[in-house]
Amino acid sequence: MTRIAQKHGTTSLSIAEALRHAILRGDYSPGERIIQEQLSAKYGGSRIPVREALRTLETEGLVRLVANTGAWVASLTASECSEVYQTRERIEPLLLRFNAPEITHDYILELEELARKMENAQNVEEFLQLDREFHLGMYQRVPTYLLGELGTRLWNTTQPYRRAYTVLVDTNNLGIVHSEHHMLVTALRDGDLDLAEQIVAQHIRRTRLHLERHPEVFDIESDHTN
Amino acid sequence: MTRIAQKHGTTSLSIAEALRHAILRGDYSPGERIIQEQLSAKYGGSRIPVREALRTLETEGLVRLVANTGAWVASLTASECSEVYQTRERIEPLLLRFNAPEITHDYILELEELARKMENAQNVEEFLQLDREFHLGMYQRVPTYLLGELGTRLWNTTQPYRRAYTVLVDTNNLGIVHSEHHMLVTALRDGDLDLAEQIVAQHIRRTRLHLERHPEVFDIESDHTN
DNA sequence: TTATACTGGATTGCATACAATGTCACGAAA
DNA sequence: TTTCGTGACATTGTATGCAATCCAGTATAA
Repeated sequence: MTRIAQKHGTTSLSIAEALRHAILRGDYSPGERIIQEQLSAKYGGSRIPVREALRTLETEGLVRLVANTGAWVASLTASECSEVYQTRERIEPLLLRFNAPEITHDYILELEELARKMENAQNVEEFLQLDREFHLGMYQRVPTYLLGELGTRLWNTTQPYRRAYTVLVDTNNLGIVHSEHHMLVTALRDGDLDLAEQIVAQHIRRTRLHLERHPEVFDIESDHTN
Repeated sequence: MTRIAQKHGTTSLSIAEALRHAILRGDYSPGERIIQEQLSAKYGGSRIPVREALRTLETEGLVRLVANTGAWVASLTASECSEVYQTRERIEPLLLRFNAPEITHDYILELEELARKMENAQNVEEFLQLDREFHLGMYQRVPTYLLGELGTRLWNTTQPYRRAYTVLVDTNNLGIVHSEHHMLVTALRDGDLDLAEQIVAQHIRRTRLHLERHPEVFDIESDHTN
């Protein structure tokens, strides 16, 4: 048992953070059962802050809670994942538009650098990390009331499947993805916001269509009992 | 103190439901402080399920929690409200598209009836109730993974301001709003989904622009201490 | 064999109690 | 008057313990 929080009012927050990180990292697989007492033992604190953390993560779509029954790591069916992607297709262009004023020339250079690094990524985890930094980073230039959180949530819930899919196609065969990243950077440099919005939408749409052609990606769940 | 839940595992749920209803009904005004113990006394149960209910409502955007400090009924600034409306402008057309297969001829008749009743509404509360039934109803024909909840959440967080705005302009001067409702019904009857999507987006956009011209609507908050 | 009832153990839900933190009124100094 | 401490009180955060519920395995009957 590792005691994480020293100060009052931070136990549930740090448990939430640690568990979120573990899920996104892939330490838990979708559909896996979560036992409150195990988290208690692992991260410290009693079951009360654990319960609060689980509710927080349920908010974010990473955990599913059922009353009197328990908690599971969220898992998506193929059609649910498709729905999330269709939602992203509408939300992320708007998010880009909100952030556009703060996507400066300097930041565009950073994006370009990230796109380059992605092309040379040596393994899946490195690619995923850079991809996340590229996309979510450009959505967090400006503070928003809910759009930013929403974008992050949608991105997070689909993370396990993006990982499975990326493993499947291999990091080398992501030619179009890389092209789209560069096209997006160029559109931003040109200040062509309408084009940038379209490229983001296409980028997400293409990934969705690919995923829909690989339903086996959605069988990675450990046996969840429903 | 009214004891609500008899069965195990339902206390927090019923507190959440009661409080949500009270907030949407307007019993609490935006920015109002929420004391856990008062809810405990009012709805029954100890503070633990109250805390869980508050987290649930935070999820839904109805309550704002600050660690070690307390909870407030959510309130929006004019620009935050504008952001929510811009989000709705992108989400609700998609939601309509998802539900389209189950918007049958019979249901279109119901929508028409609702639109008619709205024109004859005698007071603000009746109009708001019908408006909610008209819009949210058509988004709940088909179960979705997150779009439905998201739509409801966006609708709920803007409820107090829609109320204030409706009071302001008076139910009689909603001519364009009523026209748009009828146009939407017609488009659905014609099976012209693209048009229906556009009308929904315009409908939301128009309301947003009106709201932006009435910043006084956002001063209804009781003094919240930040 | 299949379906159904039952029971013990595992797990969650909640009330109570106490500790930690924030708030606010009051008073002293500038 | 205004600003800055300082303390008591109000409120939130969490641990513990027990009750309610669920679940899996077994036994019984069709």
